[in-house]
Order: sequence, then structure tokens, then C-alpha cells
Amino acid sequence: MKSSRHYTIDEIASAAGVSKATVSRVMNGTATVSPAKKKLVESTIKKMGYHPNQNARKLAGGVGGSIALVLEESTEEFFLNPFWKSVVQGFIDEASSESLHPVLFFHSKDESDEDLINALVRGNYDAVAIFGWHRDIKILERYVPNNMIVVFGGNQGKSKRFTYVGVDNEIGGEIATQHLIDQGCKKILTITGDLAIQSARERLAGYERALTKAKIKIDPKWILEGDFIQENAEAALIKYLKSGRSFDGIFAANDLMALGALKVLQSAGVNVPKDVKLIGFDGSEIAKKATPSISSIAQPSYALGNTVALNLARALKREPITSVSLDLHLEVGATTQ
Amino acid sequence: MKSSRHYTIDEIASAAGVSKATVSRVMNGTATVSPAKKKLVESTIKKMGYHPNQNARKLAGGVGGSIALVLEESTEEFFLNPFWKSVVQGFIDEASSESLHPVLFFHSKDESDEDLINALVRGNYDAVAIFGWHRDIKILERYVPNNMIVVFGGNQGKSKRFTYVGVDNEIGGEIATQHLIDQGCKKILTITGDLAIQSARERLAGYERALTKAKIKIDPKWILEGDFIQENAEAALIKYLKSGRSFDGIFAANDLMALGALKVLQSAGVNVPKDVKLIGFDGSEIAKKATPSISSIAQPSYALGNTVALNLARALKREPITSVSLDLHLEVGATTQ
DNA sequence: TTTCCCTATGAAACCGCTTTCACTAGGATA
DNA sequence: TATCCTAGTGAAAGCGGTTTCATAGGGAAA
Repeated sequence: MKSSRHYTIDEIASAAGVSKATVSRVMNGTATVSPAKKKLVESTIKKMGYHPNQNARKLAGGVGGSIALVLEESTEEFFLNPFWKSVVQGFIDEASSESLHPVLFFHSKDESDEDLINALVRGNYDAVAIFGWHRDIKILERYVPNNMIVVFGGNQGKSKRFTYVGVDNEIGGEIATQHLIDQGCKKILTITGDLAIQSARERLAGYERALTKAKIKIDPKWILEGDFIQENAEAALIKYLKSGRSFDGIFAANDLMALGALKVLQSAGVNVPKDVKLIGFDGSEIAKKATPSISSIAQPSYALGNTVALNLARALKREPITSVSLDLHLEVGATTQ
Repeated sequence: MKSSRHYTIDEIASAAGVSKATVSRVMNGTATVSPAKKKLVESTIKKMGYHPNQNARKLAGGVGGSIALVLEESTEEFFLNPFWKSVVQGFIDEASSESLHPVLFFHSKDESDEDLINALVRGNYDAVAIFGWHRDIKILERYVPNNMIVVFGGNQGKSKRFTYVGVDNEIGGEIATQHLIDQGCKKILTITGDLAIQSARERLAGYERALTKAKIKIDPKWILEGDFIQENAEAALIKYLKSGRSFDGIFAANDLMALGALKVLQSAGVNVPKDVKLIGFDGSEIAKKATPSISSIAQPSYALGNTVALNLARALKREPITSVSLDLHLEVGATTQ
């Protein structure tokens, strides 16, 4: 029973004394086959350790189930950010349980869109999951073959062609900021993410909305432009501290930057949460494990990955899928109490 | 130029006024084609945005370049351990630069070997990289089709069939232990990894060898059996502390467990490195970032992943490949000074 | 019984590409 | 000038499946 050799459907057919059409029908359950032959074929397949050639199957128009996982991040950035870890874990767990094994594409900033699209077209995947896409979506709409299912993780703006699984970042930003206001903060900074990215803009908009609703006039200086990276957030905050301006709250657009802010505040001798209250975004482990633990808007990161995978699986089964918006919720830590 | 439709080689051929054989030859460079026609075909391909169907190509016996990346870990374990992160990063960076996109398999403990092998055979990959494999290797040797290239990351014992990229764990264990001895330690504990795993056994052997060479008699009680997981290492050490036995050095078989040990010692009021010196294994970020920083045997984790990918790429180009043993080196931190 | 319909099944066409095989034409060799 | 190669090319035969099409055989309906 060594499978060092590949059998073909013809060999199975003649070994079982039937035609290859029958073997195919048994494997795919596409037509009625008499119980006797069915059993015979199945046992022959098992006995001979036969595995149909996937290339031949796909070529002939059968099956379907090859998927790609596109991560719009450099590997470096990707592995640094605990949010992604959770997303990918959710994705893979769900995909695995559906017996789908994704082909991995790390698509870093310096690679062109065209490269990616070519690779996807070449591989002619049945479905593609794309996380972290913050480039023009039109190019995808134009060049991706229209029988290819695409599901975005994260909000990618409206598209009739593709669906997405996301969260309402603006509401998240608003909840975070409102929480600071509820805790008595009056002068609230925000450290934004990379504003080239939609989610960063949305979180900022939520921040602004909360302050506007609370009739707090926003000082433009309060908005520290960051890029989701810890070091740069630290630098921005240090600069602000040096300016001598006062403040009593910070909303950071992700936990990594919140952690950086916490570090800066602590080493500047600022008491958190007494002097300044701090909240992040993502609800990641690093926020929970920080000392003191950082309040955060919990992104259902695992669920995000999970749901995208689920949608792919459904779409592959020809079930209809729609875009989904997952819930965010406030996780109060020690930095806002 | 919308590529929403797939052209076939026939269409390209007739558009260019040649036979499909010629188109194929141009694409693959498998035979001489007159410069004029070659140019013509190439421009037609570009103009029409043609992408050959990979399934058809593979079926017809051409190309080759589909690879699988098998991680013998649950996603959970995998994402917890910083060592893997680096390995995978190295792998992906190299693979990407060779335009290879791996299909991802997380093969957790509760899945049978057969499942994995079936999946690999089904996908008929040209090459497979396997990291963290600590099951019987014979089953792979037996059932993996012999035209499938397999490269292990980590030491998997000898196999004529497969190659691996690894490190000499025994020497690593010896270097670590010797370092503690050099620093004046006399009673050295070790917290082992899961001894079902070869690398754990090798590191333990290295520990024993160093002590034997130094003529220090090993107290069996010194060997705390762990499993590479932080919490369990902590528990084991706490138990040892309660026993009241003295010691002045600890070699933990990975950094995660060393970190756990550090935590336990600190909260027990033991001064590290004054009272007890501590060394880990992996050379990971968490060791460097700990306070005090933990000495460690640096695994070239990035290089490990990188080299495996490199070997795959070479093998796919029909270049000969051999097993490689990468160098380990001591990284002295604050816990042994 | 005869007619009809449905189930079970094999033969053959086809999926899109690679590669062998056979053939042509023009240059080198004798 | 007659002969032999060789480079360039198209036709056709697979690669290993799926699916259409046609057909044989039985039971139900008439």
C-alpha cells in the first residue's frame, strides 16, 4: 500500500471493473450509482490509496476550494502587531475546520497592485481573503476575474463586487472618547493611525464626533498624527509634552500606540490614570497585560478572521454571503479608573 | 483590457497567427522560436492580459513551484511562541523573493498523520517544508510520493529520503550549561522541554555533558521536566523552591520557560543573577526585553526559516540540496553576570 | 402483453496546456 | 549542383479528471 506511486482514475476503474465515469460519480456524488458498485468503488479507492489529481479535477471544471489569504503588510509589521495574530488565528482555525488551506500572500507596500493581481489570477483561486487592504479598490474590481470570490477583512468602503467583514471604527472612536469624557476628561489628545488608512480616519472622526457632541472645542494641536507604530507614537507624545501644553486624556488609535504613550507618561512622571487617563483600540493582550492595564475598544479580531473564513467557505458552497459589521465593545482597564 | 475573462492559449495563438505549440514554447523557452514570432507572441500575451491556467500547465507536466508550509503546532501554541514567528518570517521572506507562495497547514497534535499526508498528496505539491515535526518520521517516508521534495526545519533524525535544516541542540545545551559553570555555578537546575521532542532531549543531553565534563555530579532532582510552556515551567520551579533544596543556576530549554523562571525567582525574593544565574534558549526578543535581560543560546530562527525556503527553491530548480546545520551562539544577558 | 419512463452505466468529448512527431525550407557540405 | 543538416513550426497525442450523451434494462402504467 505504498503510495509512492500515483494511481489514476483509469486504474481504479479497471481494478473495480467499472468505467471511470462511475468512479468519478462515486467520488463526487453527482449522480446515482447502484449501492453495490458504489461500495465496490469506495473500497477499491481506499485499498489502493488513491488520491485524485487536483489539477485535473479543477481543469475539468470540478471541485473548487482553493483559497488565498492576502495580508497587506510586510511580514515585519505583521508579526509585530498582536491584532493581526489574532485575526489570522481566527481565519486559520475556521478555514482548517472547513478543510481549506490558504495560500499565503504577504503583500508589502513596495509591491505593486499589479503583482498581486497577477499572482492571484495566475493561481486562479476560487476565493480570496484580503486583510488590511488600504489601496485603491477599483483596480481590484477591474482586474480580478469575476468568478473569483473576494472577501475583505476590515472596512474597504462600498463595493458591489466584493463583500467585507468589518467593524464600525467611527463608533469605536466615539465610544472611546466618550468614555474619557465620562471619566471627567476635558482636554483629550488623540494619537491617530496612519491617516492614509480608512480605519484611522474613521477612528479620528469618532473622536471628533464625541467631543463635538459634548460641546468640547477641539484644539487642532490635540491631534497627534501617528501611524499605528509604537515608536512614532512615543516620539509624537514626547514632542507634545515638551510643548508644555496640558491635557488629561489620550485616545490612541491602537493599543500599541497606547502602550507607547503609557511608557512615555510614566517615564515623564505623569500618573496614569490620576493625571491623565488613557484608552487604546483593539482590545489586545498587550493592553491587558500592561501595568496598569490599558482600557481599550475591543476589536473582535479573532471573530473578524473567523467570519471572513466562514464567508469564504459559504461562498464556495454557492451559498449567498453579505457584508458583516461586527460589534465593538469597551474594555475598561486601569488607565481610566 | 479588462481581464474579467480568461483567454486560453488557443485564443492567443490565433490572435498572433501561430500555433499554440509556438505560444507554449515562447512562454517556457523550451525550444527555439524565431525572434520575430517570439516578439509577436510576447506582445500579444501582454496586450490581451493572458495568464496561462496553472492547473492545465501542471496537468500537462510543465512548471512546478507549488509549495506547502506545514507547522506542526496548534495555531495557539504557534502564535504564543516568538521563536516560530521568526522562523516563519524568515521562510516567507525568502519564499516571496523567489515568487513562491506557500499553502499553509497548521497540523495540530489532535490531527492524525494520515490527515496531513492525505492533504499533501491531494494537493500534490512540488515541495513541502515541515517545521516542528516530532512524530514518527517513517510514516512520512513511506507515504509521501517520492517525487515530492520535503525539507524539515529542525533536526528530525537521519533520513535518506528527506533533508533538514537544523542546529546542534546538544552543543547548545552544553554551551549554556558551561557558561553557568564558568560563572561559578555549582548546583545547576534545568527545566527541560517536552521530552517527547527530540530537540528537548538533545538540550538535556548537552546539559548533562557539560556537567559531566566539569565533574559535577548530577542530582536527578535538578532535572525539572517541562514542556516548553511558561506556566508549567513556573509551576515546576515553584514546586522545587518549596522543597527547600538549594541551587545557584538554571538552564531553561527555551526562553519562555526562562522568563517564567525569572518571574518565579523574583517574586520569591531571589536575586538574579546574584543568588541564582539563569540562561534560556532561543535568543528571542522576550529574553532580551526581560528585566533583567536573560542570557540565552541564540537560535538562528530567522535563518532557519530562510534556509529551508532557500533549499526548497533550489530543489525546485533541480539543484542538489543537502542538510544544513546552522550555528548557535551564546548571547550573554544580565542574568548571568 | 405492450408502451413508457426512469435508473444505472459506459463511451466519448472536453478542460487548457506541454511535448512528441513529422515536415518544410534554407544553409552548409561535398 | 546534389545531399545532408538543422532551425522553425504546426498537428496531434496525451495529462487525469468531469460531464454530456446515448443506451440497456426493469418496473409501472395501460
